[in-house]
Amino acid sequence: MSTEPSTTADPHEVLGYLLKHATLKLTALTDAALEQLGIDSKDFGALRVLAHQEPASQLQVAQTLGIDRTTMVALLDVLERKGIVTRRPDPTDRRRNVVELTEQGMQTYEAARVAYGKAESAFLAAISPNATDQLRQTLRTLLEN
Amino acid sequence: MSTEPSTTADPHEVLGYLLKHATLKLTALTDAALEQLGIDSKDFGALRVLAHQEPASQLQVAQTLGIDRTTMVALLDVLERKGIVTRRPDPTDRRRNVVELTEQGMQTYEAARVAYGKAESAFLAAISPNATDQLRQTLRTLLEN
DNA sequence: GTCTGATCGTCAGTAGTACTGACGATCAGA
DNA sequence: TCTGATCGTCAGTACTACTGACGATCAGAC
Repeated sequence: MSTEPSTTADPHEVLGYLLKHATLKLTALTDAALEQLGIDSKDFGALRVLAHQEPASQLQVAQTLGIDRTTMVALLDVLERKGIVTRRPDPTDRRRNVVELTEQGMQTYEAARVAYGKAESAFLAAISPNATDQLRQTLRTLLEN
Repeated sequence: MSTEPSTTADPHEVLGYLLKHATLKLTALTDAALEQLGIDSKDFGALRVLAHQEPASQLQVAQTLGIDRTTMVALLDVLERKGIVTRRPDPTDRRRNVVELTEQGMQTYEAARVAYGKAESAFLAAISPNATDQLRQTLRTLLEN
């Protein structure tokens, strides 16, 4: 029985199922919470990066988020059209765009931070703060390899 | 500071990021492990259900997996074309299709079970068996709500 | 200074995923 | 027998995120 972990009949025991559906559920909750601000959880990820490590190039933000740089283009297009971020050429390297939050963008981020926090707390309500920390730590370890 | 959980600068602390990328990593590992068998982790999920609760209708399988019944059609089309499953009308309710593993399908499932188990073990190698159980339990609780 | 290869942002095209809405066939209850 | 609901199917759609190619720009070798 060298394959114990995957022999159970209940698909809800399979790690892949659990991880995928936990992701879907959390995303649905946070998207709903952020909707009134005109952004979703994906946008919020970018705002978070920009709020804490600006000025950053598009590529830096994309790499931090783990998405492709071509995907970043469309994401920023939307945020720029909404007046949340600005793009301007980096004077020290004109291949790059410096991406920054606007004044309105910072206000949106602050409101989004509260909304996101509430949604995440609601998602985690069923488990203890201790289990939450443990979950974060475990996932971080699994990703570091 | 009622929003503590989401105020950290590092996006890798955000639960959404951690869950999403853990899912992606595990899926990549298991897809690679199953590739030689001609199936992916999504197919394996269906096989697992069929192996343990047949005979089942397409809808039952879809609901167990948490996917739409229209998505199930295409998934089974592929598996049927590969000779892994068969569909036939349920004699007791001819709206339904009874879906079963073929002999070859059972052999594929057994091989897939081993391959999947190895990939999942590799994914979990960095954490203790105890932490693995804890992770499963936590995710299950979060999904039950 | 000039060349060469690499980098960045952009865009068109593409592939994968999973949905909505509609349909015919079938079932169950009034 | 009728009526509303269910199941599988299919076309169409929306979304996501990729690959590949392009021009502009940079950095290092010479």
